[in-house]
Amino acid sequence: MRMGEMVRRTGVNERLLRYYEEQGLLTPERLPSGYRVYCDKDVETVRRIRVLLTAGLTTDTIARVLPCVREEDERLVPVCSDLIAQLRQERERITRSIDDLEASRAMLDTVIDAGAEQAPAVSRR
DNA sequence: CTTCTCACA
DNA sequence: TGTGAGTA
Repeated sequence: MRMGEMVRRTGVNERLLRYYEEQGLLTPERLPSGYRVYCDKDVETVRRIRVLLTAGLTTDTIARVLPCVREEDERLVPVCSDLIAQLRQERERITRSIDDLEASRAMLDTVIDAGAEQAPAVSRR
């Protein structure tokens, strides 16, 4: 299939599909014309990519994870031995992001609270 | 009519 | 991230 059908079947727009390719997440064949040719497997791959992206993984790690994962009744199961350790690291990275965001929120809260004392009429959140 | 790349604001 | 130009 070419780009148009791929867009229809994945619900992911053209721009993004090319971006995934740029990031090494997809490697469709090329026609002599330069047109991309995707296989049925790629449709499934895009679904996985979206799941992993939603899980907060970077495209960089997704590129490493994809070839090391197997689909087993609606679930991604790690195949490679080192993958689990890698995912733990990624989990730590995400945890640090959460910590940073919580710190930011706490910082804003102090500012908001200070302002609330000045002008009690202003509601929070 | 579809897809490609590249560039711009 | 979207849009448009100019091709093949």
